Amino acid sequence: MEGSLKFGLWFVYIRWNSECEVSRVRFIKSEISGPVPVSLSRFLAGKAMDIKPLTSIHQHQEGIYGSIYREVAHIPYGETRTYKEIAEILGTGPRIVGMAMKRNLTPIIIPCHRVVSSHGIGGFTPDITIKTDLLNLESRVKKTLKIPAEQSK
DNA sequence: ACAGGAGTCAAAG
DNA sequence: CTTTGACTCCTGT
Repeated sequence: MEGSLKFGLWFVYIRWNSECEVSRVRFIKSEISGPVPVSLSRFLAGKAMDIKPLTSIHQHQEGIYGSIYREVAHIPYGETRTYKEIAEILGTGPRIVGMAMKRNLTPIIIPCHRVVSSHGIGGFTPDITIKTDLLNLESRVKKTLKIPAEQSK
């Protein structure tokens, strides 16, 4: 199944199967009509902090890339990690992490927007504004949608 | 075998 | 502040 959904100046295209496994997510300029998983539309509308039960094909991928995608998938909503941090956990180099993000076929499902550079935001394809928009959305939602007794750390 | 990347850090201009 | 170079580890040719 496939379809798209408006998000800011872009449309988010998604293709997935009956197992809720996502094989492609892409940011495009014009709409492609078709259904979109409810959890994705709720996520992008700021009404949910996860995209369960959706999973990405990348999560069962083997090799260093698969490890990177699994690690990135565990970054909590509203938080960020640097390329370096991910690299150190897995005993590889930061540039490999960047490369894995660039070749991520399922952004959002694998939250590559939560991986930033040590100095600043880092990169994003096709447009850096998508990354900033997603991060802004998450920090805003995290505050409003999750007020209860959480604190400490 | 070799070039290069959604990075990082230190040193120099 | 910006630029440059060395370093790193993996991928595509």
